Amino acid sequence: MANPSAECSIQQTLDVIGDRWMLLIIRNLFRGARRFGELEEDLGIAKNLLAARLNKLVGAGIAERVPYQDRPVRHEYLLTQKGRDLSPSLVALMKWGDRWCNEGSAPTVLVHADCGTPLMQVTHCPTCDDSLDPGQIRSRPGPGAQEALR
Amino acid sequence: MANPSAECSIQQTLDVIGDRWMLLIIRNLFRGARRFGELEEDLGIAKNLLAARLNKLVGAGIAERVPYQDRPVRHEYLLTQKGRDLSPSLVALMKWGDRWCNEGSAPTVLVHADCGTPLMQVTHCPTCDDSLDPGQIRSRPGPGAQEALR
DNA sequence: CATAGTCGGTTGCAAAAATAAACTGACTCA
DNA sequence: TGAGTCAGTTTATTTTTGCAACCGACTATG
Repeated sequence: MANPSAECSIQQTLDVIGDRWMLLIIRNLFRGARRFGELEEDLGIAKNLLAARLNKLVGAGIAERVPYQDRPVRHEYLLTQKGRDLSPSLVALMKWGDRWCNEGSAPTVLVHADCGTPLMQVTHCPTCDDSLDPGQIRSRPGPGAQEALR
Repeated sequence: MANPSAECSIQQTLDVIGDRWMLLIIRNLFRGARRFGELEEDLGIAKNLLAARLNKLVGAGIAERVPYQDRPVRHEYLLTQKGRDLSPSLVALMKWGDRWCNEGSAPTVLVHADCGTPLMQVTHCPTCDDSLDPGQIRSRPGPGAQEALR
């Protein structure tokens, strides 16, 4: 094994989406962007990088390439379930930015589609039926662990 | 403004901790690593990069450098509140990796320090008092927005 | 006392990645 | 016919990374 932390899911996640552009592209896909030019313009990313990243996203099964016209064939990019499942990560990163980069004033807020209420994200203990702060969280090796990770 | 998404908290967050190493370093600080050599060995990161990243973390107020000996002065690195507040982001990324990179078998699980129960992370609507999935989440400009971000 | 080892870096260099800009190919529209 | 659009690809330049060697202050060993 290359390094002692390779078994960690955080590491594996970052191997896939942990570069400078991936999460921003995914964020824009969440916001409804679908086309190459749309992503390019909004993100200000170089075309070659965007092409490479989109290929990686499709290869990883996070987005899918769907044709939206022929002559010439043009595709749009849609998040798969795997991609949509990154929502909590983006929400968490956004919340952190709201609090620590914008003094609590959120440039964008996430709301419940049904009722419009701004949402909260919480770590929850099903046994105690309570929400926790970081000091109450411990990590320990799970069923897939090869070695103690503390 | 350089690019249209600059106002977004996700962007600002990634500007600070969005490179290949930052979140891994922070993860190890969460796990109790404190010293330069400890981080270096566990992560397999080059010394110069680790030094640069730790300086950036300290500069950003995410970690603090605390002397643990004199002759010669040596420091250890501890997460600040700002750093500890990245916990939900790391949890969310870890959960995603558990599900999509390890077929649901978690190499590391997070448990409630008090009762040992594995934890859940949920997006919660305070009005409806219910947890939501991504399809029920919409983003809209908040109080700090300069422009419509959809 | 000399020598080796540890710890936490810094420096220099080659390789890899990001960026910017020009170019391509298949089409549409005037 | 000619310009424009869209989705890339290619090429050249700049920046970042990764690796290895070195450094300075000390400690431990013979």
